[in-house]
Amino acid sequence: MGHHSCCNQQKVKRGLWSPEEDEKLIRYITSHGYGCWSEVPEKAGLQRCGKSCRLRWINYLRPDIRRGRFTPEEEKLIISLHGAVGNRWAHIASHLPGRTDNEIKNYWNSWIKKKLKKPSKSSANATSITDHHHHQQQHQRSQLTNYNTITSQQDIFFTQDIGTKSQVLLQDSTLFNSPNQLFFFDGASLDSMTNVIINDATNRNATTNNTSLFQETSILNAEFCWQVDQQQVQTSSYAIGMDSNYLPPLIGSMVPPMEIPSSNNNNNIMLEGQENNNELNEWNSQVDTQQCCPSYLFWDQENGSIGGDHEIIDPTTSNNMGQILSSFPSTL
DNA sequence: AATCATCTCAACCGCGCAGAC
DNA sequence: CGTCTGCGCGGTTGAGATGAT
Repeated sequence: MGHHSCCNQQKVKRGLWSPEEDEKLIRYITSHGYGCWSEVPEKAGLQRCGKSCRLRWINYLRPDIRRGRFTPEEEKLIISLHGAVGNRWAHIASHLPGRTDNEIKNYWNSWIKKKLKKPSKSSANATSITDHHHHQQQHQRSQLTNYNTITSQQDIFFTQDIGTKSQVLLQDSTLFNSPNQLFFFDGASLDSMTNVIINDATNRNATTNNTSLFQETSILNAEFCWQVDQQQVQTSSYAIGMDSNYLPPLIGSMVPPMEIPSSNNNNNIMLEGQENNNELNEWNSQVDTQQCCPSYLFWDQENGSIGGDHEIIDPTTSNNMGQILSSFPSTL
């Protein structure tokens, strides 16, 4: 197959984008949007095909792109999701705000995959893999004064991202028995979480443990007390607009790593017919000890505390609201 | 300093899917 | 129905950067 139809219509430039081209594309899309990619090059004055423009925008020029190294949290989530869905990079990327499928794919191929090929050295490698994050983590730890140690299984669940949560849910429906806790998720995250579960139920022949996926899905609806507090959710999830200068403050909102008992390693996902899962889980279990990111907070109604019995942070005060809101995932 | 090997990542390629006709 | 078109995704490539010798 040759070039796409849009590329055949005219002589198109290929290869690296120049700053001038970037500027043209940004200027056009920010003022007109990108309704039809095939029309973008002509209207933007670019000698590129629509696909190239789309790729450039999605993978590089989008204002909400998050650049820089992957954090241990992201690594962990990528590994977990890859273990669950395989090379569905777009699906994995949908759970990593600001990251593109291309970036994740590159990262996997150049970094994680390579490390997984050396299981005998996994211990040393697991350490080296996150070495480049340690300075940042230590810096963050020193800066944070309200660091709550997370110890319970339920707490660990809430330090995981949506995709991971879903997997945990599939494995352990007993996580949410406490009626005293209200969970704050934004609508997109809740949808995402539900979708993961439903998709997994659709895509996988195997059910997990002793309960059916339908039962577990019903748990989502009935047993969980999803407290979609309109005021808090709306102010927290989408308060940040699409400012061209805006970069999602994920790094800034990262909470320092914490120790997690290996016995509570709920990220280990075993699916039938998947290669490298043993290696994945082996490595994953070691990465687990590095950190966790409480992208989502829960509010213990009875104790009035974030994360259960720990230090009280009242979300209703303006000073603390910023801290709490910063822990919500940024959304695309 | 020069050369070679390896790595990173932006970009392209090719395929499949969905919608319009 | 079949065909065409555009879009999105995963796989792959290759130029530049970096490290090793």
